[in-house]
Amino acid sequence: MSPEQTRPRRRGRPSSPVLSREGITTAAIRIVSTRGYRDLTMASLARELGVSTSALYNHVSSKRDVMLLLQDRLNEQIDTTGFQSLPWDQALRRWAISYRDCYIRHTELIPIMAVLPVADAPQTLVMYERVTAALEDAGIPGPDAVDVIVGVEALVFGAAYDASAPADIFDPGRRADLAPRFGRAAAARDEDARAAADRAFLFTLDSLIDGLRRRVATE
Amino acid sequence: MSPEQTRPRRRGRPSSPVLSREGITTAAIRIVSTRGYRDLTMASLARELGVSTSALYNHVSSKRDVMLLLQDRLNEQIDTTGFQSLPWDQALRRWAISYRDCYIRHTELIPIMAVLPVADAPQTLVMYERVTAALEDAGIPGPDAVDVIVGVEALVFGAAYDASAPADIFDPGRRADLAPRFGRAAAARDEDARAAADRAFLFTLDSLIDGLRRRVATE
DNA sequence: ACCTGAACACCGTTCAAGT
DNA sequence: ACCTGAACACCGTTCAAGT
Repeated sequence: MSPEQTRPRRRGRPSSPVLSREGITTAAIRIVSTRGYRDLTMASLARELGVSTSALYNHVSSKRDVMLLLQDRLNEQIDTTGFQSLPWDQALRRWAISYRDCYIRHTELIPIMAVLPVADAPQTLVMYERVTAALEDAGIPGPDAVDVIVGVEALVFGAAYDASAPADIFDPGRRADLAPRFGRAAAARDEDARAAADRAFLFTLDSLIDGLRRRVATE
Repeated sequence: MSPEQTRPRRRGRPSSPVLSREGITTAAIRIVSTRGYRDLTMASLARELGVSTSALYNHVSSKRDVMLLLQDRLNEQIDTTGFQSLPWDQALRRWAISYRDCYIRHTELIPIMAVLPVADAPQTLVMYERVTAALEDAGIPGPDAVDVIVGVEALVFGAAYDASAPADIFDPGRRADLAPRFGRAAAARDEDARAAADRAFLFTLDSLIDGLRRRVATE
């Protein structure tokens, strides 16, 4: 109940700043999880924090900067624990599944994440270090390990989009005449679109890991 | 030199319309290839066509509609010829490479393409039909064939982003202390970032197709 | 039916002015 | 150093008015 405790005060300063990069990130996550990316604007972010929009620019350089903070915070929660206890192929599988789970709810970050220089994202860098170390320890040469990371990431991002697609994405509709066999094949898949997307992802991921295992073993 | 020939005239009409969906699509492609997606606005599109911005809305319902037309026109040029002459695995490889080549120059369309109901894109539907038919003829059950398409597409989209990334994407910069092994492994890769991206993609694609071939054979 | 010009409701970003 | 309020340069989209 003592207001002094809610925010640490520094000597000689009239008051602590209202805003911080951490606070902005937290507010951004709150908006995104409750209202979605469409409602994440610099104005809504400022309103959530009780300041004017221009105040944000004392702490972040742009909206892209906000998205970057958001993304690095998110990457912290991707599961890399498998690399400490499991064989590399099983660890890779667990990592990929967790990675995709995260980005299914944040597809708007994919165009940023996919081309982001890692130097700007410390948590992402930490994640890459863990994966690289585990793959190298398993006998995979470093450059190949990076290729594996790049390849699995590509699949993960694309599959995250697919899982976030509308349920009728493969329904040919009134143009069914253009694709009779595809139409039948798609209709014969899973009843639930999300379940179908999950199955296709796991099928592809397991096939890829199979292929990687063979290449690593025979080289 | 006869102005009547430049545009077919219909009887009883005062004049033919200036705009058409095809013409808008062509103009959009022209802008995108010369100046990039950043310069593709409804205003720039109208200027390119010599009309007012609001005139466009007599032919397209939104900018998203324009992006859709663009994307369907693009998918026409993806190489599916392999499916008529090569074994399914080699054909799939050629298709994936051509698919990625196309979207490397059009990453802005990926978020639309990846979640687009196929009913809105006839050329895309035709492409899917060709792939499905070839895979089914090779003995792969229809639903599995769709899973293969979905999986390869996911890899293609993610890899297209990767190839369009800046050259320094894997340079840890001043945070190299956070990821020493990853930093070394990344530096030991190809000198040219694009060449490295190509190599990683082919490595992953070939591993995936290896894995798919085994699964299809053993099931 | 199709086009124009003006207006609308937003965006992200900047900057002088305050404390 | 950090915040406010006003302004700026855009967006995509709508709509009454013209032919």
